[in-house]
Amino acid sequence: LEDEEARALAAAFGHSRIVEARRAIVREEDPPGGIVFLLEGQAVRHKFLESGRRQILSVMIPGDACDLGVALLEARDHSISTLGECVVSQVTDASLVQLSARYPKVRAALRWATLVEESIAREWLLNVGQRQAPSAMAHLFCEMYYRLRAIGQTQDLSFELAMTQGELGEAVAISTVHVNRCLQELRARKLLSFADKRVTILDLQKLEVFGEFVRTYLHLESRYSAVVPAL
Amino acid sequence: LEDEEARALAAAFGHSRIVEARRAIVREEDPPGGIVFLLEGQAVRHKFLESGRRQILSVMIPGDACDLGVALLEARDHSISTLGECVVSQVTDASLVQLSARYPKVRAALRWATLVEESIAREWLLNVGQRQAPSAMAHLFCEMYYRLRAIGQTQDLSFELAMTQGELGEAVAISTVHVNRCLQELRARKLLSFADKRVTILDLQKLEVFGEFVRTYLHLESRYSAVVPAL
DNA sequence: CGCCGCCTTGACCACCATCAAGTGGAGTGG
DNA sequence: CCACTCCACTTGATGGTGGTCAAGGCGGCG
Repeated sequence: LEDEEARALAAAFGHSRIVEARRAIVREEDPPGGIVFLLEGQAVRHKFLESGRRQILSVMIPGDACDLGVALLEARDHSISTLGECVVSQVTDASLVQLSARYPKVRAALRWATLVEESIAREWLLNVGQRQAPSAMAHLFCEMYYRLRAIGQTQDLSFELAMTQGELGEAVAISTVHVNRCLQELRARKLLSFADKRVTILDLQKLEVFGEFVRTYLHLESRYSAVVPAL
Repeated sequence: LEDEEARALAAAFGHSRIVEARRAIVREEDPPGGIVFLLEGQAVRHKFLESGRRQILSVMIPGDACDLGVALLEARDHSISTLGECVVSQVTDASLVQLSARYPKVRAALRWATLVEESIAREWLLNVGQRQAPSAMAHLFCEMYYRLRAIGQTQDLSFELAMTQGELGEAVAISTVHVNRCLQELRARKLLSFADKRVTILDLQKLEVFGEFVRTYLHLESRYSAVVPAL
């Protein structure tokens, strides 16, 4: 995006508000309308089952948009909740439509963001369906590492991940107890350690191999990748 | 879409070609470029694991587009293969860009289609991660029933589904052997039967309850839903 | 006929869920 | 300052869902 476009987009943001930890940002039942951007903190998309269990569909980090497209779909199909405390900002549908009409590149960037989300969702399906629990967790950690690094939120091979072991389990579809055992295995293999909501990768290359992680699906090398996180 | 737009879109299709059963339409390694529409037959998106196992990400039916957005992403992250014999038609990126610029509604419709795909992908994650195998299969059958019904490819409560039991297993992430047992259970519960690539639903309501199926995620009631299948 | 792919069935076993109990730190109130 | 609670994490025991292996049946096709 050129300067002008970036400014126009920034101007479209309403005032930002703070959402406390572990609270809903948008609920499935909420009426569509208005798009929320996550400016600071971490959040998750999730869906509930009748049994009360839930599946975390993706982890959102600063720069991610909550609802690209709900306006078009006319109904939500999932909820979004914060992990830690977050700062979010709302953009009205109307101003987004205006922006898109005026700046095709803004539209392209938003579209690009949706497509990357979709790509990540597909990879999660592999993770949940095909990989063994320890590998799936390794894969998740790799993903978070690269995404957070892209927005400058890593320190060397370490980064903050505001999830409990229970939430990790909801992301890879295993029980809390098993998450704990998998973490111990990863630690024992000297791949990574996780404590106090902080991940420290001990051997990135081995971790990637173990999790069968190939980063192309994140599309970090695309020409748009530098754009959206800058939001 | 108005008549004019529909005609313009139809005109953009190159000549259609026939692809035999169980062949790749686009491979992950293929260079991006050109969008393929599925006109007849059924196909699947899928991704391979190093072990050779694969996960089916979604089932494609007539009217679905293969690659909305690869042009933007600049790299594919999955492959698409036919199930039975298919008829596909190619649209060049260039003519799609032209069309989108000229007819905003076409662009909106394509965007809508991507969003629905994403919604379906999210629901599959629930299916694979949280539901027991028999319920997950029930859910998949419900989804296919409603999607096929929307394009007029059902006969009462029965429809063709060109998948083997092995492929069903790759879709819900269970083994072929277990698929077989689940099908027997569904049959024993008098919910549905599947033979010769044909699904016959015996009790739709009970099947939906059993699979915890709620059809909102398919967004069939959206004002765009009548448009895209008409492609 | 014989091969091959798909379905079917049985036996066995592993991954992971569930249950249960216990640890330890953070926050609260007496 | 010390109970007390609460929550996340930890660990052990047990069992079930579903994987793997192996063999056999059945239909289609060269």
